[in-house]
Amino acid sequence: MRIEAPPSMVQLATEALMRMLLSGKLQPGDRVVENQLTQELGVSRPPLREAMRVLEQQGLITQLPRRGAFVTQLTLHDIYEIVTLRRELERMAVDLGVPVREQSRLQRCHAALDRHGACARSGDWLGVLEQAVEFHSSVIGLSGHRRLEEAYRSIQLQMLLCMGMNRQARSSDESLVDDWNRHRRLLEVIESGSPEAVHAELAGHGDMTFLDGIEDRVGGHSPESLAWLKRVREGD
Amino acid sequence: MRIEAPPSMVQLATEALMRMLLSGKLQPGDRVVENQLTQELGVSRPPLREAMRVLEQQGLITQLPRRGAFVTQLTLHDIYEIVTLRRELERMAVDLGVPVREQSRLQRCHAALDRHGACARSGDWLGVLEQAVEFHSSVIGLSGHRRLEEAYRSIQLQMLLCMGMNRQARSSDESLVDDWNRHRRLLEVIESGSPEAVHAELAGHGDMTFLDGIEDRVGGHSPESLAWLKRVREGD
DNA sequence: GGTTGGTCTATTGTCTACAGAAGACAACTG
DNA sequence: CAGTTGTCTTCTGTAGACAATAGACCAACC
Repeated sequence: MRIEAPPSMVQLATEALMRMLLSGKLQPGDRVVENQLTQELGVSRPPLREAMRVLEQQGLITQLPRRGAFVTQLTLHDIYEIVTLRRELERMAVDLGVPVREQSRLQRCHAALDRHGACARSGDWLGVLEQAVEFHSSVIGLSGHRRLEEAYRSIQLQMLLCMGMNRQARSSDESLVDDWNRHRRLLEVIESGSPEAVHAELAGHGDMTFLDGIEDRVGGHSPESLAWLKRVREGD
Repeated sequence: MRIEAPPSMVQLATEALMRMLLSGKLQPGDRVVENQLTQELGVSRPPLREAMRVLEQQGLITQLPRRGAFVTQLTLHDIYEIVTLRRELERMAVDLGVPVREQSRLQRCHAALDRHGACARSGDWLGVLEQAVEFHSSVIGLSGHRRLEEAYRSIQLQMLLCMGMNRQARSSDESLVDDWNRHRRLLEVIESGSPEAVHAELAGHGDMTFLDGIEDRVGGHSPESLAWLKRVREGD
């Protein structure tokens, strides 16, 4: 039996920061001061800085040299990039992963789905978010393509960062369970083995209501993003 | 006039490490000892560790907790992932970016191509590699999709890490110039404005000869990767 | 002779401390 | 009163030092 190494402070700090971002304790645009966090997390600055580098690479934090770190604030163009890239990665994953070959990968989906359901029923809002990320990652992971999965996970976290505050306000316990039901249905379609059916299910899966009036809430309107937004709305 | 901030040690260390990886001074599987590098680079450990975190996120370095860092050693499955994902990202970028709208983005391509040519003619092998990365990135950047470009760049570096030693041995000055000519042709096709033509040019663009006998040089044969390798070879 | 136990060294993980820059605020000058 | 300049504080960037662990090597025992 292999005993597991105690998690490093870098890892703990990364996870703690991630939770602060997903929970909305740190909001887009907020300044992140190192000394404040060292006190809050009980970690010294070097490991904290390493953790912040990781989150910077993931696009969740933006660092300005000599001027500090900020929670990334997405523009409309960023959202356009995220949504379009996510769709392509999903498409690729489904084509590679459906029908499912390895049963063990499916087990991972079911495990995440179960935990998701448990969190939803107990009203654990942050847990639902984390398990939803894990569920979607595991679905992408059906492709057996680790890089695809990691790219997807990164994109997904960026999107959640943007949706954070809205969701927190909007989500009631029922809608949490609704999310779970949608995910259950998706997994059933996947197990049916038809890539086309999964594509169809996914097309209606993404919650696009957060795009309502988005151009008034965020800046950075590029020609591409405005054209895309128009297309998305007409397509609906 | 805005004076630019002096580059941080983290940035310098990241770039230096990247060069050591691309030039083959650090080879896949090599152990990376922090104290050795601090002496070599003249940097203290904290910034070096941050740089290594960045490269770890990029997939170029693998860290084992309490056991040190190693230059990532790719398996056949990794190569399968890289090649397939790169192709999809390229496809997406071409569909978004061709025909070209923003002239400034094309200028970036031309600038990189020019530098690439200069390095090739002067036999600057490492410079050619760096400018080739920049050229391809700028081509993907024609899409105006930063996340797409960054994902592509990361994938590209991982692939170069793997090809490193072969290329260094094989590449003569002529083949450097040949590469440049291929890139020039690609840019001409792009400027012609036909996405289909670009797809066709790209299909024959990737140098797949490094796959010859690859399964004997690397480990990690997954069912997916073996099936893919078979398809690629039959397709040729 | 092989295996198990212990010690020892090299290397990582973490913390504290210091140097330097950026921004805020106040005082001074036109 | 507005603009500018100087100082002061806060924060980041970096260095060096200490603690703790993993692996190697050697010896003793079965």
